[in-house]
Amino acid sequence: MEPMPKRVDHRERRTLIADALMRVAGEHGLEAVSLRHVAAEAGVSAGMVQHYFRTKDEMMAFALSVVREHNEARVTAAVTALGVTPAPRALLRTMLGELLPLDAPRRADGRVGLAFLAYTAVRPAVAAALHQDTAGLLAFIAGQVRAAQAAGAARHDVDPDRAAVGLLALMEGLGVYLLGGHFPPETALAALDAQLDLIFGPDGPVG
Amino acid sequence: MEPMPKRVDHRERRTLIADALMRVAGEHGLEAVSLRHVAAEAGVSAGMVQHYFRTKDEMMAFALSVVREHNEARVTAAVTALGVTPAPRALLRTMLGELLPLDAPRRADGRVGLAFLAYTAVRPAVAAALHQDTAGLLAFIAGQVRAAQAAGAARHDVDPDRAAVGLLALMEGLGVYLLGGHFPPETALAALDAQLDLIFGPDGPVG
DNA sequence: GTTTTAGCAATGCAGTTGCACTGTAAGCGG
DNA sequence: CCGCTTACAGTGCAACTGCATTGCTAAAAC
Repeated sequence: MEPMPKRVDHRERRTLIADALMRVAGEHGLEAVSLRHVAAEAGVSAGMVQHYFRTKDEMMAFALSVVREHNEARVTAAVTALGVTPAPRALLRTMLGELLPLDAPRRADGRVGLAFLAYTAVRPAVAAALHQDTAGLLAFIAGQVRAAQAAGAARHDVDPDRAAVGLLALMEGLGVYLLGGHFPPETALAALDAQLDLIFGPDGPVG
Repeated sequence: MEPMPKRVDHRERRTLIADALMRVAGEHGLEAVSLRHVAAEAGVSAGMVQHYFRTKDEMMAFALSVVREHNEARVTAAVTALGVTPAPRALLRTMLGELLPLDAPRRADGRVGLAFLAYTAVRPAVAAALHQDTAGLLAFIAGQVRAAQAAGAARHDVDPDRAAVGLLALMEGLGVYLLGGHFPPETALAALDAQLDLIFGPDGPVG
């Protein structure tokens, strides 16, 4: 008795379209995103796009959610690959490094994310989900720092919450500069490692 | 014998228009910036805008340069207010703090800057000036850190160049999160101070 | 078998876009 | 006074925007 999608998988079509949207946004900027443009990129009719997204804002919001899911998937994949109970420093290094736009797909997502940041800066209504992400990340990072401190694997004169804000902001800023091409990936990674050194102490094996 | 601007000051008109553009971009986003929109905001005719900027991209580029000048002016003003040969830590704190979008005018500039960041991420040609700014800032910050180290006022186990990248990226990231409303100004300032603590040692008077 | 309904394409429409073009004042060198 | 250039204002236009609407096919529900 469900609403019963007749033949096609709604979610699949929507992500197909969202992928096209992200390709367009990645190459020509968010302002180049239009129904017809996205449709052409996806190789479908404009009418179909309208069928799956009743309004453009709905499409945008969905695309944003896709980016968030990408990030979440990337992080969990990289983190679980570390095995159980990894050292906090290694965990954070992996996680934050994974969030950096260092290769093509992550640059694409990063571009869209950046464009959406500017987008949501003017449409506060859409920003709620991003706020949640940030808050969650912040809490997680702070928790890791605290754990490291308890294990004697991090400097005790750092405030975990401030350090978390610093780490996350550093990552975001590095991402921005990377996307702008202001400096190369290795510079960003070096800065990230240097920052972890500052928090966890010189980079000996901390575990 | 100059080309002789007949009666009006070209630069003045252009900045007048650019200011209007920034007001529009700050309130409704960069995608809301159109010739007519900007003209209306500036209280002039659309034809006049076209007269002073032959193309929209030219107008955009000029607006970006205005933002950069704002930032430069702010920084030099705040820094010279510190007097001669201020302590590196205080200098950096003032400088980076001044670049953060903490009040209304700086938020406005920050919004435009963020939008332009996404803009230039797709139009690499316009990004050259921004690269220069970043490189200059980086060199300056690294120099300050080095000076502090030489004076024994900073930890010696930090690499000045990496620290400079970290500081600048932190500032940028904090700015992004502030603009997105992800956390309040005092959190950003606390994170900035904590970062300076990490580099210069606990926050006693360092001079 | 008939009636719904989802899936999709196509068209239409009012509004907006950047820009080219034209018109018209007004200052200025000759 | 006369050309020439500058400083605008206004109009026009082709392209494009988001979206509503219509039409048609085919599968699902009855």
